[in-house]
This record gives sequence, C-alpha cells and structure tokens, in this order.
Amino acid sequence: MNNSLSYSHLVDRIKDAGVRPSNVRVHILKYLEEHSHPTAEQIYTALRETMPTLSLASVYNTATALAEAGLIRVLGMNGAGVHYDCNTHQHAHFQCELCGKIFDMDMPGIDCPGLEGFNVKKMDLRFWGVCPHCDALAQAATGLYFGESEEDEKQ
Amino acid sequence: MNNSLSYSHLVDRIKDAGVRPSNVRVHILKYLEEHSHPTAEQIYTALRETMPTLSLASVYNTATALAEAGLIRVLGMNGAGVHYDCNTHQHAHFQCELCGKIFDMDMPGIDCPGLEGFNVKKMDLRFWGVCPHCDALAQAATGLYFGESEEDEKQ
DNA sequence: CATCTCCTTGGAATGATTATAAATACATTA
DNA sequence: TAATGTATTTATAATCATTCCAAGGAGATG
Repeated sequence: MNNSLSYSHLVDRIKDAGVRPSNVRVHILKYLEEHSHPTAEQIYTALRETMPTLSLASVYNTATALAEAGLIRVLGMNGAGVHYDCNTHQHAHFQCELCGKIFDMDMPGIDCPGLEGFNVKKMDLRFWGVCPHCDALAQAATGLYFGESEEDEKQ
Repeated sequence: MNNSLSYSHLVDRIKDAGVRPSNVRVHILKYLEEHSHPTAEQIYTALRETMPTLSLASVYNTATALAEAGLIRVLGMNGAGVHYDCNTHQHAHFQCELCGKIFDMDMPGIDCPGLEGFNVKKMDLRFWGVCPHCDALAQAATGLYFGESEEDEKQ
C-alpha cells in the first residue's frame, strides 16, 4: 500500500505547497494520484458520486490552483480539453491514437542547436502513435496473425 | 527574390498536393509563406483587406484542407487559438512568453528510452521562455545594464 | 458569537472552432 | 457559349471547453 495516497499525507503535501487543504482540493489531488491524466470533465464526473454538490467550475479552479502551487501539471495533448497530471517531474508523453490513453515517458536529454541565447523556462515533448496493446490488436485484426487469441482488455 | 513565393509556383505546389488551387487557398498559403506562424484570426484580418468577402470559416476550412494535404502544419502552443506553419519539415518551436513570437528550431535527435514497442507516428517538441531580444530588453529594464542603449525594434 | 477571508457553487459569458445551408465559382460537356 | 454538376465559399448558428461573476457557505480569528 502506497502511503503517498493516504488522506493525511495528501493534506500535508498541499499544506507544504502553501495551499489550504480544503476538501475539494484534497479529493481532486487524490483522484489525480489514482488516475492517469484525467480531464476536468472526468474528474468532475467521478468525484460527483461522492461529492454531489461539486461543480465543474470548482474542478477547473482547483486544478488551476494546484497547478500554480506546483502540485500538478496541466497537459494539452491537442485533443478537445486539457489533461491534468500529478507527475510534476520533467517527463514526456505518448498518446495512443486508438485508445486515447496517455503514457508517461522519461525525458531524454535534449540538446537543441539554435537555442543558444534563448532563455528556456519550460519544455514539452509529446509523441502520438499506437501503443503496444493497440498495436497488437490492430495487427491481429489485419489477419496477419491467424490463430492468435485476442488479448484480454485491461484498463 | 524568392521564387517559391511567386503566385504560379504556389499554384503548382497546391496542385501537386492534389488540391485545387482556388483563390482563397493560394492566398492563404502565400500569406503563410510570408508570415511566421499566424493564427486563423490573423490570416483572416490580414487577407480581408484585399479579399473583402473572405470569411473566417473559409480560413479554418482552407487551413485544415492545406494541412490535410501536407502543405502546412497545425501548431497548438497552448495559448488561445492555434497557429499555422508552412514549414512542414520536422522541427521544434520556441515561443517567447513576453512578445509571443514563435521561432522555428532544428529538431534535435531524440532518443527516448521507454518508447520501445510504441509505434510513434508524430512527435512535437516545444519550448517556452524569453527570446534573446526580449531578454535584452528585460535586463535593460532591471537597471543592471546602465548606459546600454535600447535595441532597435525589428519585427 | 461576530467578523473576515477564502472556497465553492450555479449559471451566464466568452472565445475558438465546426456545422449547416444557401450562394457562388469552376470545370465539363453539349 | 449555354447547361449542368461539382467543389468552394459565405454567413450564421451551434458547440464545446473554459472562465467569469455574484451569491452563499465554511472555517479561522478575535
């Protein structure tokens, strides 16, 4: 069991970042720790079940506040809507064009010629394509791999 | 004088891409060749002067068509609105947080560990920060560089 | 308990983009 | 050149994510 997901630990993390640990904030951060790269809408829909008065505006407000405090990161993958990411370390992203899933990748060292003289403060590296799971399914569907049993769907 | 900007050359390029060289298409591509990373709104405003009936919808439709034909590229820098880029070669971008200008950068070689098994089809590398010109202005404004004359504004 | 501030809410407003339907231009054939 | 069919463009309405705003609520402080 990962202690970083416990309620009191989350409260501490939020406090340490200089933000008041309100209910909504803790729950949204908790949700982000437990779910990969959700959108505001997804957070809203999921948390509404246990917090019936939660508003979408609060999700946006809160996510923005958490991002400004450096607790989470805002991720635009160019689909409709923005995703939130509790992994604030420098890292890259891959999005599968078939299942839509977003994967974290280690950030490779980047030595960009021509960037001398530019004061770089933020960097973003993103990939799109087909993830291994969907790739296997796609290849099976082409009929190239007769006799292969379908892989089990796993979230 | 760069021949690639001539009207008939543009017509040929559009034809070669399998798209009919309509007036709107040629003018929008021409505008993109001559201006760096404009938004749909900017294209619309600029071209309206010589094409008074041009509609914003046409700019979006046309840009999308040109992008699908591989003649231009759509660039989301996460500000409001999308930018269009006539440079279709693989390259990175830097956006200045002060002047908003977008600069093309050579794409460095990227060796991303963890990407094995992923079928990568598209990659995007973006930087934000302060460009050399604004950096100089900002440093002058802090008063650290007494006696420095302001640099001339150049687009 | 009184007060102050910050948080949350619901709904309206905004802004970029897309959809739709009518009008126009273009290309082809007669 | 006129007729016809198709592709393009236009104007406007619709959509969707996000932000704004005003009012109510919760918690801390005195």
